[in-house]
Amino acid sequence: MHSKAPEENINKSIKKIDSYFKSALSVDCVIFGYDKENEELLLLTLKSDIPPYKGLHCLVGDLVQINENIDDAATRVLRERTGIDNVFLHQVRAFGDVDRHPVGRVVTVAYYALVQPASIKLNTDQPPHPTWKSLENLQSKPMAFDHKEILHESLLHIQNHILDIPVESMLPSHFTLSELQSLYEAILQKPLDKRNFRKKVLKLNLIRETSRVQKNVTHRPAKLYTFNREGKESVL
Amino acid sequence: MHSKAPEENINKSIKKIDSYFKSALSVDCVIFGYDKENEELLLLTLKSDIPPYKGLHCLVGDLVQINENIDDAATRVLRERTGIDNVFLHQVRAFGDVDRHPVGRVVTVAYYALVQPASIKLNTDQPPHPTWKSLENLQSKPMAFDHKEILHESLLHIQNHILDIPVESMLPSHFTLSELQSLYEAILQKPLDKRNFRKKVLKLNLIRETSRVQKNVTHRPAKLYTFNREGKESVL
DNA sequence: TATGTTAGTGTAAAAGTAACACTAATTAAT
DNA sequence: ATTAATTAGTGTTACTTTTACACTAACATA
Repeated sequence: MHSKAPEENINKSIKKIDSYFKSALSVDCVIFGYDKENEELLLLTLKSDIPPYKGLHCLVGDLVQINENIDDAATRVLRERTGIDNVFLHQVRAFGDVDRHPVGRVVTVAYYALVQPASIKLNTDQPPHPTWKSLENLQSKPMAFDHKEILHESLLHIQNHILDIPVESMLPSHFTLSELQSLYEAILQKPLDKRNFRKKVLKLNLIRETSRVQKNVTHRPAKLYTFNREGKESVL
Repeated sequence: MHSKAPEENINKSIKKIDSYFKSALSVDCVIFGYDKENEELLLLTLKSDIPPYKGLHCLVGDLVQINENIDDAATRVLRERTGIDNVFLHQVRAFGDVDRHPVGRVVTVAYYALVQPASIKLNTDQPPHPTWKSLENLQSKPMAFDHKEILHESLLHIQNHILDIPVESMLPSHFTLSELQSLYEAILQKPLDKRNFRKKVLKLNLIRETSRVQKNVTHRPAKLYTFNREGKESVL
């Protein structure tokens, strides 16, 4: 009788605690790339190996470690799973539906980043084999977990904050105004007026003309511009 | 001897589990109220009982349960700890610094809600004794955990989304334009031009004139307005 | 030198924002 | 009944921002 009371307590604790064990926290990275040639957005994807989603595309994600800030976790997970380093990840929000992950309770925090696929060396040769996919193509296909919702919300987020996000990280240091316009059009998924666009970005002091011009083009060469780091301190 | 082995096991389990227990997910609710009399925002606070923050003000928060959607958790925690029900909670974002909670690793997801303190019955008589505090007063004092940062980010969020948030839930169903203006001024923490404000809200179709007028005032009575539910579908 | 291709530019109308001061309606006090 | 106090309610003008729109310029190639 004496000993039973503490034991029961302990069992209760273990049960309670065990249930916490099944609850985990992850991060998922929505990595947008810009394909200059095809003037379209790309998304960095993995292939899920978790039933029932095996074989479907998924975002770059993994569990957060106990002694790791969630922002740092996103950076680490992205590096470990893809080889990408030195990109700025920005939080979108947490996604916490009970059944969002088939293995157990996993709440995830979504992050987005904007990068230049051409300047990034992916670890494509080793698992989990990250690959770039056309965003448009992806949108018509299913994805693992709730990753389609996360993708959709992230895209809405960057569209809504278009003037505050670091689009410069999707372009080389020097670019033409037409290239910049095409990038904005790819993000916003709508055409922009050429003259109005040029007036706007110059007025906003986002960019600055350089003395360089386009080379090896079969038409009038465009002036090259570069971003004014000063012009945009805050990323959101 | 016989009894010792299980005990050791149990201790071990507890220790292991204990470390998992130290990784937990919580929700914190930033409940903004509007005090019409003093034309200022209030914040619903509890008193922390966790060292080293014992006695400091904190947000309404608690752990998320294993089988509970995080949005639902916010609703439940708010109800259990304050008695408030039927308010719309909107996620701000996750806060996940390693040392944000002294007891262990607790990542939290912040939510905000906008309410009318006058129309809400708080469980002030029983722990944790929720109380309304002047936001302005609070801002000059320390708060428990990282709750000041959470509060600050939440306030910025509603300021930045002023046209998309359900401000109607901070006012009675019928109100004067001056009352509405004072509310906006309290949220934005800056004065607004009376004529421009009136033109704007009417143009946006947020509100609609009713046939009722103010009663028992010692000056020219104002017309009463009401929100157009139709006019504002999306919250954010 | 003609053709194809993209770069680069200005203006006018419309909509939105910002600044600003007086009259109207009521109650309370005399 | 008059006056004072208080808040409600209203319009215009200047300025800024947004939108719509079409032609010339510069280069490479055939």
